[in-house]
Amino acid sequence: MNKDSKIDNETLRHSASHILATAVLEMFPDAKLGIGPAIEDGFYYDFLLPRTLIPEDLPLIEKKMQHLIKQNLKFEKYEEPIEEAEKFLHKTKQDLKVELVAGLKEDGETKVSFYKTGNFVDLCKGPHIDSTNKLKAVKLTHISGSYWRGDNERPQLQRIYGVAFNSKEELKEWEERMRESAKRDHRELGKKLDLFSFHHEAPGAAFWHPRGKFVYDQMVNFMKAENEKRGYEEIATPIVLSSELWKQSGHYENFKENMYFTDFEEREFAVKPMNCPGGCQLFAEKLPSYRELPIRHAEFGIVHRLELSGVLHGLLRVRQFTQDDAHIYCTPEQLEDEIVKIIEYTTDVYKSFGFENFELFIATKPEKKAIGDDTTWQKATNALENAMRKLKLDWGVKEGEGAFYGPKIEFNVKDAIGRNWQLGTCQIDFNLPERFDLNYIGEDGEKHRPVMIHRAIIGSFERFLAVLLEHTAGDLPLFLQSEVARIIPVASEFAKEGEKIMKELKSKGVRTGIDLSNDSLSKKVRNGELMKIPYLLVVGEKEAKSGKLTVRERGKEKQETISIADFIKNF
RNA sequence: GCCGCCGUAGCUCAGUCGGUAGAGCACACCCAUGGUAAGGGUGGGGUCAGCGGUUCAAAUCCGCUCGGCGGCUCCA
Repeated sequence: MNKDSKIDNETLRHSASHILATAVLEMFPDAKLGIGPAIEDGFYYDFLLPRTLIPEDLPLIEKKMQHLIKQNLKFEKYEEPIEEAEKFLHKTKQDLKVELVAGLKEDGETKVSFYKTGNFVDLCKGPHIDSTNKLKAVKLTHISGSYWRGDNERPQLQRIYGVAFNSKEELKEWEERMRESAKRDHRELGKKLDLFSFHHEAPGAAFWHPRGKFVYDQMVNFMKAENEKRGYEEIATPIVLSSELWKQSGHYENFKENMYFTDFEEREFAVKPMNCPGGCQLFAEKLPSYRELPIRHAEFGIVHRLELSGVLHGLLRVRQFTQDDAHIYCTPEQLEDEIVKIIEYTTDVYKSFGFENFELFIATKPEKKAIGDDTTWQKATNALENAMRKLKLDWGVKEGEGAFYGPKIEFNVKDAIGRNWQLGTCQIDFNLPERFDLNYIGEDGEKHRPVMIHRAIIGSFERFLAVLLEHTAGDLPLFLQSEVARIIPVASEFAKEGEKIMKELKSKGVRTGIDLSNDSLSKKVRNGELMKIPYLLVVGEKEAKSGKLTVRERGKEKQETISIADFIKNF
């Protein structure tokens, strides 16, 4: 397709939001307009409305939009001195826009631009399409609440979301993508594959079924083995620790609202929301020599965070989870090298789980809440950048999104259908070594402050499994399958033969199950496929006589007849 | 937490205008003994999320609580 003939998506989508606002104003002349930007795939517009929207309003508004679009309205731009603009917006009672202009004025703007489409006029920087006839594929998707200017102290507006594309075909593709995403929903797959469940009694905490627990343990085992190879030592610290510790670490002050507390004998304890303070206690017990550094302490710690009820989402956002946490204490000179190792380690692990594409971001010093001076921050940020350069990696920057105690690398993976997920993190910490007075003895015989790195590769095993399920659509890699092969006797008469084969495969380390139900062969194959069992082995007269296996591979209808020995070679 | 929507059998869902519940799958039993994505029959299974209210009568209307979903805010 000729690129020039296509309108830049952002322009198109932002223009669609103006039409949405026009339609909403037709329906509610007193509506106050918030903002209406373009977003991925579409746009939204925020409104303050005289009544609450109901889902049935959406098609009505969409119809009005289509009507406007058909009129081939022009987008006309004009500029005004900012004072004139204020007057106009006051007169039209667009209070929210008045606030926006006041902000622009404070920033020193003297002129602002408006766009006029039919009778609709909106304060807007643009750019826009020239005419509504370019809006060929627009669809409203959902309604939600949203805080004005993202501030939860302020009243909520009603936000209408929509999508817009250059062509009907692209809209169809988007709809197909949505269907594909829904099919891969890890919450559904978790239920269908009998991996985990959630119950009213423990919102935000998973119940692991045998098949799910197997996957979970395999992931943990994998990381344990890798840690061992890469010079980590594993530790474990208590789950419930005195509030004193959390006050010392700063978590009490920053995250008290999101912690679970319990009182005992007039002493307050908290369930740990993270592992580091406990880890620091352990490190502080002895005063290591610089010769011992770096010290790499890994901990598969179960942590609890009292997340707000509205943010819980399957395994992706939970209140109880296990991190593949590690804390590395090193000298400033070792920092860069350690970061290099962590990046390599992280990307190696992602590849092992079948994630081929990833993106890295450096999150820098937050504007508001941050400790430590700029020089220290810059040094740490440089160390992160240098490590990336050494590995010839590209990275993006997330300005101001670092932790309050230091900059970090965020690892994102791209899944099979192109969605991005944030998983691992590598954070430099200036805070805890100070607060816990961590030291090592340097070459000079003096105490020195170690640099502390927090790193999690998997992140949380819960979240990682969610992403892996969405990525693979449930076709988990063999090493995570609790049942790699399932024997399906053609009839009950062959159950004995099937059990014999199962025993043999099991003895060779192939995790094998058998379907002894009275279901028909077809039904048993269907069930095996639905459970995403990698290999289905049908056993009947043929197999009993020849001693061979008829193998049906997951997702493939074609079967293969091979000897047991050959089959075992797959593993 | 906030805005909106939702909660009916183990699962997926139907249930009109208020008149105390249905289907398919799953499960149990029986028949059938099958060659690669649902063989047939019979049967059991529900305080309609919970509590309160309105009503002669509530799955249905109202309120509260709990939980889920879509967003917002948050994410050490």
